[in-house]
Amino acid sequence: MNFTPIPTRIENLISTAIKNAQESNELPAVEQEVTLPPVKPSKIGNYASAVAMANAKLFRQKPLDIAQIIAKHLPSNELIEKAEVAPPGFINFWLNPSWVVEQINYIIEADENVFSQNIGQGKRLMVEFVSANPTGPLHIGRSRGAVVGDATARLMEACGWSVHREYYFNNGGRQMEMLGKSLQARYLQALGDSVELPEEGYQGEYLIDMAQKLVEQHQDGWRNKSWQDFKVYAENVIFEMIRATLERIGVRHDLYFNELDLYESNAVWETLEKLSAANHTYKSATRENASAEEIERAKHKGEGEAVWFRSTAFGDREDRVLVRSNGEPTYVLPDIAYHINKLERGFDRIINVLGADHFTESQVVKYGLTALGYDASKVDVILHQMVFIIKDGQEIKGSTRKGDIIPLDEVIDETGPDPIRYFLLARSTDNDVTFDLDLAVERSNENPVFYIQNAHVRCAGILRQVEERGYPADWDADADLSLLGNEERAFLLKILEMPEVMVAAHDTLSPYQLAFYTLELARAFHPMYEQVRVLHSDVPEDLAKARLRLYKATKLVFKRLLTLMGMNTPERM
RNA sequence: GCCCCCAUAGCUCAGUGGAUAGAGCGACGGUCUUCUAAACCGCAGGUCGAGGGUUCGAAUCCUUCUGGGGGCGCCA
Repeated sequence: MNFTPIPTRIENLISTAIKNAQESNELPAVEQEVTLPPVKPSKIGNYASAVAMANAKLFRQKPLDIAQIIAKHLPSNELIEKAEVAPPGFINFWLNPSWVVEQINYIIEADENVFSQNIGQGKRLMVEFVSANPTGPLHIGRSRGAVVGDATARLMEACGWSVHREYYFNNGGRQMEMLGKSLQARYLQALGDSVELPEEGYQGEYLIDMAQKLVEQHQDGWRNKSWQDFKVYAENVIFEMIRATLERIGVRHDLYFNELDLYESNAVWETLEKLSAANHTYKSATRENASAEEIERAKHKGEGEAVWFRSTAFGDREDRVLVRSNGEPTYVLPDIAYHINKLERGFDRIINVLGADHFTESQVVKYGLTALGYDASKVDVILHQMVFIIKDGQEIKGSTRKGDIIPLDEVIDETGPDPIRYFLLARSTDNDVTFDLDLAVERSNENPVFYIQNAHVRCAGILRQVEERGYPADWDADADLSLLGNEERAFLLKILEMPEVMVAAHDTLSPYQLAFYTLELARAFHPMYEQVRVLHSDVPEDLAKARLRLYKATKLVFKRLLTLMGMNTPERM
């Protein structure tokens, strides 16, 4: 099955044409590499290339002449019907209609693997995403990472990578200590003791509920338990909450990697030793080149000697603390150890999906890997901006450390999983997302989720009607696809853009492009659907068969897209 | 102060150096005896935040500035 994007096919033809032209001396042989600007959809033909303009200087000829020469030397092929030159030097391509309609058969043959690419060539890719601290229920801000990460994983699989999904379970560190102490306080409060929640403790109601359950189960039997016991308990309960929430939006991980394992295996301290042995660390109360002000502040706070990573040697803005003066590592050290672990597990590539507030952290990890001789370029990071929720016109920002979180579960209760999957994916990760709860449940063409799924439903409706009216399953097998008219072919051309969208989304790690494309496809679909009937007295049987085949292919394509986004594919509304 | 991101139609947003910058919504006007109208058709709408630069060609690349968001902890 060959689903090479059409622009790539045309670029290959152009390359060959240029070589042919050079062999016949109509274009000069050149030392430098010919630049091939991307072939793009065109208003005039189906696709267009600006290759002649891009290489005018190189070939020392007028773009218009170069374009003519290239067009003349295009090798014979089944894809292109004709190529015409337009000023100032564009080459416009018209696709061969019989090639175009024939793709319907390939799509149906490919079924759920339709438009799969083989860019990854089976190489191993880890996508790490969500990785929320198990300190509270998953909230809407974190869910963007879940949606983007999962869609990325699905996209990369469709592009030929062998994908492993991982959740870094951050159960070490000070935040977890705070969680344990917070639950302990809530438990004692539930017993009637006058205990204050620790400063910077977790204020969410879920800990009050959890404490209440502990009292119901054990009465005052936990009064003398340590905060560590409360931590382990809270961690397990909360983790199960997070896992269940993710399941509700169709997100699953292959492995939950425990941060604590990095301590138990000694990986954290080995990483420190390696960094120190390579002379990338130093002990000091303040970082090297600290300002007088900083030194004064450290003195004032009575800071002891910490272990610092000289990350500035690798381009960092300032050195980072690896081990606090109390002997406990900061998050930086286990993070580096974790990424070493990832690379040593043999992954060819690693993608981390993080909130933009983790930008510095992701940089420092890379500096650490570089310092120890690992190939940091194997690690890519998708940083996403924040999620805002609008409910009844009011905008609320989620934050775990304050009380004003919006649990993802509550949003799922309200909208179901699909609007969350779509709206949180369908923006460039560089931009904030505003998730409008009112729009998410709206049943109209303003709501892209319903609009897109309705396209799938309409296809399903046709297939169902065909079955109900007693036509045999292979009724359309011998359909003459050349009967399809302009509207069908125009829509089919839009379908055939999907491979190039997948490749672009893959190359730029931008799964949101799939969401955009799907909406565009739906917008092309519905107008055609109005015009292009299958089971209607005015439609001759031969044409009905051909159209049915197109709708079969269309349904598969929408199903593929919805599945890539982790959305449901309803048969009926 | 330093770092990252953003600024495109009234609104929400696409647009990884190419042709006259695109969609949807909203506004206005139409369409249901046909596979579900949760739909469709028509019409209107622009100083691409501002200035400078690179280029045959810039919304796109470089630079300065303005305005927003985020990050700058011995938290993660």
